[in-house]
Parts: sequence; C-alpha cells; structure tokens
Amino acid sequence: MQHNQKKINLELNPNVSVDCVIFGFDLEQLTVLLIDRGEISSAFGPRLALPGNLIYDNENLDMAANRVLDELTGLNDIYLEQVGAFGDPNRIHKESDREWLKSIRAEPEARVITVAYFTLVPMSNYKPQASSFAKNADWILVNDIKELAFDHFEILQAAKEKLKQKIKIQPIGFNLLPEKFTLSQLHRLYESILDKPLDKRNFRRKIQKLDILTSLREKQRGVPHKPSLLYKFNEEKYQELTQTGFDNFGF
Amino acid sequence: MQHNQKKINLELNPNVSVDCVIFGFDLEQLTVLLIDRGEISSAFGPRLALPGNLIYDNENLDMAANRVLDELTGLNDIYLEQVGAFGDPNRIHKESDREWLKSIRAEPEARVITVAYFTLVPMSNYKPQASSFAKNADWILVNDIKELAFDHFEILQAAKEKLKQKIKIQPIGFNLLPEKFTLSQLHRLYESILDKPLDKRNFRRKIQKLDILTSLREKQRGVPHKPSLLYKFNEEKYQELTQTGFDNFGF
DNA sequence: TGGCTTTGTGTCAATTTTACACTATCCAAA
DNA sequence: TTTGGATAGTGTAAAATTGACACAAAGCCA
Repeated sequence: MQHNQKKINLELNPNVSVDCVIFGFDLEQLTVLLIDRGEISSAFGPRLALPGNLIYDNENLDMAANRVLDELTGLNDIYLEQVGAFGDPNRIHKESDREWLKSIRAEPEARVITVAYFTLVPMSNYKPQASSFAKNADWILVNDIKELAFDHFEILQAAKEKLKQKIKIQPIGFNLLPEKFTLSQLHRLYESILDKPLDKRNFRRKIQKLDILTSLREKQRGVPHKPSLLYKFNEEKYQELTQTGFDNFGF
Repeated sequence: MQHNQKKINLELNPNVSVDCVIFGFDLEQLTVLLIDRGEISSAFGPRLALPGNLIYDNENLDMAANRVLDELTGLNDIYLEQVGAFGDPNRIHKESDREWLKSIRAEPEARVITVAYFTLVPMSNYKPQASSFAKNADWILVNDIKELAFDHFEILQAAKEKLKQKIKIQPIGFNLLPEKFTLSQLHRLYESILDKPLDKRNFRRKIQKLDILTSLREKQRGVPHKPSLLYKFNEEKYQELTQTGFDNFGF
C-alpha cells in the first residue's frame, strides 16, 4: 500500500494541468511566450498555444508552474501568480486539438482541468533560440494574438485582466523590465498593460512619489535623440511599502 | 469507445473538487455557512468545514459550485466568483481529515486539487434548519473562525481577500443584503468586509454619488430609535455603470 | 416627560487628479 | 558645422476627491 502510494506520487496526474501565460515586454509592447505546435497539430486550427503540462502527483500547483517555466526557458525565481482554474469539459476536445494531444499525452481523452498562471519575465533575460528546445517557442505581441489552441485565448484574456488589476495595486511591472530602464519605458509598459494612454507628466509624478526608483547617474547611449536617465528599481523601499501597505496606487 | 466515454462522463472525477465559501451578513457582521462534520470526524481536529464536493466529469467548474450551493441551501441564481485553485499534495492528508474522507469518498487517498469559490447570499433567504439536510450546516461569524478542516482556513482567508478587493471595484455587496435595507446596514457591511471603520458621512456621500440606490418612501418600523429610510438597489443604473465602466470606487 | 439610541446632515482644509506646452539634448544628414 | 528630427524632462492652475469633525431630529421606552 505504502509502496503503491509512492509509485503513484511519481506519476503525472491525468486530470490536472497548469498553463503559463508568460508575459514579456519588448520595451514597446506587451508580448507572450507561446509554443508553436507546428503543422502536425492539424490541417486547420491555431498553431500557437500556451506552454503547459500535466502536474505530477507529488508537486503543488505553484511548483508545477515553475517547472513548466523552467523547462521552457531555463528561468526560475520568476514573478508568478495564479489566474484561476479553467475546467470546461470540452475545453480540449476540439478536433484540431485532439490530434495534437494524441501525440503528447498518454490519455488524450481524459478530462483535464487546468490551472492558469501568469508570469512576468524580463525579456532581455531570455531570447528563445530556434533550437533551445524540441518545441519552438516565440514571443508574440499580445495585440496580434487572435486565436490560440484549446481555451488558451480565454485564459490569455483572463491573465491580461488579472495583470491589469494587479498592477494597479502593486508595482509588479518592474519584473518585465531590464535592471536599468528609463521612465519612458516604464511609462510605455503601464500604457500597454492598462491599454490606455497615460499623461506623461502625471505618470512621472505619480511614480516618483512612490519613491521606489533609484536614479542612476547614467544616461542612455546611442539613441538618436536626447538620452534618458536610467533608473533602477529599489527593492528595499518597496519592501518597506509592502509592510506598511499601500492602497493608493491606482492608475 | 464512445460508449466508454459516455460512462466516464457520469462519474465523479476523483481528482478535482470545488469548495464554496458562502458569505452571509446578519446585518451586523460577516458570516460563512459551514458544515459540521460531527464527532465522527475524529477525536481532535476541527469539526467545521467548507461545503464542497468532487466534480462530475460532465459539468464545468461553475456548474459544480452551483450544484454544491443548490444541494446545501436550495438557492440558485447566486452571485458566485472563483477564488482560485488549491492543490497542495498534502492538503487533505492530515490524520483527522483522512478518517472523515474514508466515510464519504470512494477513493479517500486520491490526490485532490480543489477549486474554491466565494458566493454572496442574502442570509434572510436561507436559514439553515437542523433538519434541512443530512449534514448540519450553520452560519458562523467570520471573525470567530480560528481553524477549519483540510486547508479550508487558508481558502477562507483567500476568499476574504478576494471579496475585499472585489468590493472596492464593484458594488457586489448588495447581494448580501435583503431587498430593502438601510444605509447604516450597508455601511456596516462595508466595514466588516474591509475590516476597518469608515466615516459615516463620507461613506454615505460616496455611495450616494454612485447613484445606484433608489430611496423608498418607507421607514424602518419598531426600532427603539429614530427609524431609518429604506433603500433598494437599482439594478438598471448599475448595468449602465458597468457598461461605461467605473474605476473610481475605492474605499 | 425625559432619557436612550441611532439617523441624517454640511463645511472646510488638504490632497489628488487632470489638462496642458515648451525647452533641452542628442544623433544624423546635409 | 549647421540644421532638422526625435524624445526627454519639467510646472502650474483649476477641479475633484478625501478626510476630519459635531449636533439636531425622530422614534421607543420607562
């Protein structure tokens, strides 16, 4: 019995998966890391899908999401947040999806509910190479995505919404930027997440008042215009703030 | 094959459950509807638990949550929102919980991840009777709950937090009140959800400005003090607002 | 009739939000 | 070397919102 139990723990749970909406920011627009299922998937139907996999019976959901992330990108220690569970009985039973599942799952017909996560990664830390994995993966502009495999488009919408809400409460956007960044880049980031224009001066005022930016004595180089000052995210100040709690961060 | 599939669809999925945090409001404080597992559960360990159950393979998650709600209270058409998935491998393996599971589950040792929901019900619409179901169920003051079965206490915390966030964005609180209510009751409701005192005059100003209350030409009766005017929630105005979108509802 | 309890109301100061335009700095091309 | 193109960086005033605060009115009860 105990032996049997141990064995089970090392196996994939056929009924539960995790899917990751891996957000990136190319300093202009929001992107998502998607895998390309290739032409195998089927004659028609979307080629692109969120990275994800079944969970193991001995790992918790966050671990599973981190595992998927790590397997795909080699990144860990990444900002990660649960979006929610998606469990329509027919979510993976479109004809075009079934074919593909047969090629990668032991029980392709099983009812699978999935737990979606979104993660924020600094794009500069990971450029997918054509050969980085068996699977092809690529950063796709969020605004260009019109359809995805399974119910992944719906999941993407939910993730975007969650991110939008979250960024109004906590300055998690820094996770999408390189270590050194300009206020304009941060500005663009907020605009693309909130999907609306923000007044430049008002934005800068608001961010500065938070007092979580350290201004570096360093300028952009090689840009064909007035170079911007570079800033760094100040983690200590941020921790302080988190302690005392901050409500007032709405955009 | 097709036949086999059909059969499976009628069965409980041993790996996925839903649990419902059913919030109520006794016009003074926030409450939650909990089931009492009785003395059977074990010598020690919490008796109280969130209502929940495994899902059927042919229903989606929202349906499952509604079913649990309906089975327990007979209520449907209830405000319901997903909190998230909870999937620690050991979440149901405390000794005191295993015993109980043996008495109600076909596969008590299976790994179960649960999808938590919170719902808002007008307490006046449902008074649990001792005999209303095989299980005993009771409204418990949220602030009195110190422990629950499984990981249900953790789930409760998450649900409270979600409710707190949500009520800052949408006036869902009305789902907890009777059709006619006073501003003081609404005031108390917000205070108990947000868990902090709100200035009476400022609260009233803010709510009134939303313009989603219809003032009835009717007063409270039989109270030993100045009777309050009664109000009704104005659904049409609310729908309008939802269309145009409203950001500015923070407390 | 007096006392108890809760309702209902207004204002002022401080803060936050919104709208808005011009100069400074660098690069590149002529 | 000059000029044009591009983006960075900055301040203010009006409007809206928030936060703090106290007392009279209305009903019940003893």
